[in-house]
Amino acid sequence: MSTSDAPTGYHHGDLKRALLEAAFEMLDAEGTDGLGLRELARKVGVSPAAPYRHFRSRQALLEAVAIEGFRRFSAMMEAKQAHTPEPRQLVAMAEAYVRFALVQPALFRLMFSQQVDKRANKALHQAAVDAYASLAKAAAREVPEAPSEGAVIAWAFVHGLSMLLLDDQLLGVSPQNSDSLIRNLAQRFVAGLRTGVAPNPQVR
Amino acid sequence: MSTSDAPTGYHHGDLKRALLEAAFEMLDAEGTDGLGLRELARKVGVSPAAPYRHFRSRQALLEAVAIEGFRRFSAMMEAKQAHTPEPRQLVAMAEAYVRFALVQPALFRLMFSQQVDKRANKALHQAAVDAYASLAKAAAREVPEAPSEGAVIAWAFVHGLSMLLLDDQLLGVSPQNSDSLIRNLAQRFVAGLRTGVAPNPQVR
DNA sequence: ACCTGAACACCGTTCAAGT
DNA sequence: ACCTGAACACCGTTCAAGT
Repeated sequence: MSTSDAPTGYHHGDLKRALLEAAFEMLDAEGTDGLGLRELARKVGVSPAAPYRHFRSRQALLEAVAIEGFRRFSAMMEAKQAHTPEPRQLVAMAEAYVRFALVQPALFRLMFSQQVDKRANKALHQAAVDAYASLAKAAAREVPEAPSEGAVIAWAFVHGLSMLLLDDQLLGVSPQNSDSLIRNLAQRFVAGLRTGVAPNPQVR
Repeated sequence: MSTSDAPTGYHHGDLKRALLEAAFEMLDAEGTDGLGLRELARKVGVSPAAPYRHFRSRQALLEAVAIEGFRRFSAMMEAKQAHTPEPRQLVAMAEAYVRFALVQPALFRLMFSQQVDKRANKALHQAAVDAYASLAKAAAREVPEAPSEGAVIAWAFVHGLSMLLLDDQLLGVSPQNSDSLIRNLAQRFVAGLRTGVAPNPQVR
């Protein structure tokens, strides 16, 4: 029973995939700092040196996790866009952005942390750029006179709101539950984006 | 010469202060992860166990640094407010917020990281709340119909912009230097805040 | 080709012991 | 009261050696 199905001497026949899966499981349980290569090897049932056959370093493993995180994030954002009628797209995507951060806090933090290096890792950089694209497009549509500025402002808002919520920084601000708080803020923000961001601001 | 001025057997007569000063020096040079208790002890010329006379743990030391960071941040923000005529206060403070993050990136990151625990450390929580107050007041003044929402939206924007800049996430977005980029975005954002955030948003 | 075992140079933290 | 020295239980990483 047990030995007949086992492909080789060890696990799944694919240690790299097994390590990544274990890393995702461990991430939100222990946080990024608790995600050690030794502990990961232990969990998968392999020696401390074995992961180095598949990842050059702990950082490389974290970057692989972050890339997969950005891909899931992009897929979620694009699905949200596809399932929402156009006038409400930006609000819906803003809410989805923040909710992703709240549902997978450690993964979200890792994706935007200095522990992964987007300058050195081209695949990671591309995954991050792709993740930005869908939100940016929806935001730019709301501010056709200044599309790139509108996109960055929208990104900054949703990213900042996510970070402040993750850091428990908004506890004293509102008694509402986070769902309605997020919706309320997103609607107000988008309304402001539509009406006021576009005109060229006075320099003084 | 050398022994006559030395107060006691060791440094300054105040190891706690010496450790904190060394921590601030090391922060932006090495980042928070490079800020180890042993290395700190080495730098100050003391045994690895000595810091534990003054800080219960490495985390406690980091929280002391974060508290001091929030105090400097608050002082800077209030000075900015005091030196700026009212109609331009919010834009000026938004710029100052982002610039603080860019000038002391590791300190700013530490202040808003999960490495310090605002739920467990009351002094830290208070320092963070105080830092929020001045920006929130200026933002609420711009949106009298919805002051708390306006304050949170403004905070989210400046915080998100800071984080995205620190993470090198905005590199491909604009060719401008960061000073004029920040100013441009802050002006547009505040214009939108003034004109569009206040009205009660429609639910659909 | 892929993994093990043992080692190296580190950590944070504790604790008896010194002054 | 404050600090040292030595130890404990960990890390990430390397490297010879096994199969």
